[in-house]
Amino acid sequence: MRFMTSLRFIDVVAREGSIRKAADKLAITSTALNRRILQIEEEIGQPLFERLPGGVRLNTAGEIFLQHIRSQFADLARVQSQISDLSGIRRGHVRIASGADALRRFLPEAIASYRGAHPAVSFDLARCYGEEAEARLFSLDADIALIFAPIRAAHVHVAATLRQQIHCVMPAGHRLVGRDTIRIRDLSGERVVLPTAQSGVRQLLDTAFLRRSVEPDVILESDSFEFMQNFLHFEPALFFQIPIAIKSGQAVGGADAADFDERLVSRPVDMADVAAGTLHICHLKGRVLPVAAAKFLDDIITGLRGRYSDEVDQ
Amino acid sequence: MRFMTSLRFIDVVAREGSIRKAADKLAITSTALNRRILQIEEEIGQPLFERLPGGVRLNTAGEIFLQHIRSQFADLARVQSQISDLSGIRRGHVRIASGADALRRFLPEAIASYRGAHPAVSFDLARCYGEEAEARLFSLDADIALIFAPIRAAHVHVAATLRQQIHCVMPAGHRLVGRDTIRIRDLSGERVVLPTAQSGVRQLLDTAFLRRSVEPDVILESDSFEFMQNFLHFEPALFFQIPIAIKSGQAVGGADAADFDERLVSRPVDMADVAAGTLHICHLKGRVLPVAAAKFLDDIITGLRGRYSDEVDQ
DNA sequence: GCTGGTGATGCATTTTTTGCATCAAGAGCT
DNA sequence: AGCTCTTGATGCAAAAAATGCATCACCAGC
Repeated sequence: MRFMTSLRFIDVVAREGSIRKAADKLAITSTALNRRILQIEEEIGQPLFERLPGGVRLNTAGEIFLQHIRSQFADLARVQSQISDLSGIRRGHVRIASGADALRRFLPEAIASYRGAHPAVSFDLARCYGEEAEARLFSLDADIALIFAPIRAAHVHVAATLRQQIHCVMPAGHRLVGRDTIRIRDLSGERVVLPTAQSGVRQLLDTAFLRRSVEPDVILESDSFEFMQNFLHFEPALFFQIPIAIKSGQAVGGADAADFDERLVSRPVDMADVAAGTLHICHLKGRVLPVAAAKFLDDIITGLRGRYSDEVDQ
Repeated sequence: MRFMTSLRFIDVVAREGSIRKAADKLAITSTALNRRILQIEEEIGQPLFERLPGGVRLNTAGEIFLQHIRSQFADLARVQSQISDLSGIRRGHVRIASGADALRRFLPEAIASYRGAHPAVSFDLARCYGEEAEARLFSLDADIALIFAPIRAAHVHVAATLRQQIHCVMPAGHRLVGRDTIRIRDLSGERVVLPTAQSGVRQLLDTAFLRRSVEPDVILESDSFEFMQNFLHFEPALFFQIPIAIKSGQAVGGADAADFDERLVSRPVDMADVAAGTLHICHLKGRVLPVAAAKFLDDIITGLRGRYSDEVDQ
């Protein structure tokens, strides 16, 4: 899009915080870039950047304008996919910001299934925590966010929620395998592997440990569920997940649905100890999503409603 | 805005229906304009116009894209006034599409009052009927519409409504001046002056005449209330208005509030005969209005609520 | 078949954009 | 203080893009 280059340049400069760095990234000279920015500032009638000795930074006007630019780009993408839609095939690109939970099982299946129906749609998946996901929606770097944590920002619209009870995952031979549900007091002194403090699962667990005055033996913290799961093959310990991260959509199992790894077993943590968390499926409030993204959002919500009818809201 | 010229050109070509005519209007050669359009079509990847022997016409893709262009322009205007707001004075431009009723008394007063507080805000007022006003909102040629008629289009958001009973206006010496309210049967055989069929007032009256089987002596039809009012000075007749068109905001009178012209008197038509109509104050659904327009909208609704508390909704 | 309108296109010209070299200014370090 | 390194800004020449003229091909109405 030739007519939007100057605007794209502003976006890059804002992200890089420096005209020269942005120029490198854009493969043009800093001179050209500098002049484009000066020109736009002149057209707006006010400077958009503060000039600092170490680079540039958006001023208030610049922030307002950048937000406008980003919304223009997002809207242009929507329009383009809408126009492509006219010629039959659904083209498009869906950008998702997701926590680590949803991208284990749920999103790969959902995306593959969607692409089965619409092979011309491509996807972009960024793994991030709650606040960052919200920021990505706001900066229009993501169309849809799946967040297993409370929603803070007012400008996020929650299209659906899914209540998820925390499950405890253990090696097949563990002494707790016999229980139907795991109580927090069972974990006292047990070796556990916990997700990072930013994770929604961790926050629920921390609250529970504190409330029941239980101190497990935390031998490892990680932000990678895959790593933690593999670790359990070498040292027996417990770790924690929500169903959406371990159950396949096809094989809807019972409480024992540890179809993610035959050597591991999962048991729900008793609801009296740990409250169920909520997975939020959201997009930016007031934004018109591109066709592909809107359809995908619709599909996953319909899919979830079919699979977990009781726990899906809105 | 240099970076939007090509897009503005597309808008003009679409409105003119011809590249050459648009080029004349834009004071450039048809060559240059033609090539800009070809270039954008190439960038989009699909033609936006059908080439007809007598000119060009938007195809479906073009209509989608034009809508995008217009929303970009509207949003850019909003952003610019928002940026201007940062430097203290509220600059801006408010574009209103209004029926003939509201622009008689209400809008001049409202706009003057607003400009008293914000002298840097300019206004644009287009007089038009219901459907055209809705079209203007949709094509983003208007920010706010005041329509005394039912709203048809789904994409219009009604910010407030004002119920208005039809009043009968007559020369001071008319035989009906004695009545508190005018009944439709009183009008049988009376000389009346009616607004055009497109007008909301006329539609309500037509329904009433039909229902009560009354046939007044229609001596004149006009789309100009001013003309009809002045006509009454030369030939005694009745004409019809809603309060907002005749009462001043400052002087809140009683049933007799004919402060619009001392030689004329107005009396409400009995509600049993003619239902009250509704003035709709609306803007395009989902659109973020420019600060100036949003503030003005807010002001007039607050003003109406203070003056006609009972009849204002939403 | 002519006329008057349309959009498309090759080529020379004008305008705009870009890149190089350089300047001035501020931060961090010795 | 003085040095260095980085930043954005600017003058001038080269490259690139947009423009205008003349012209073509096309279609409708007469």
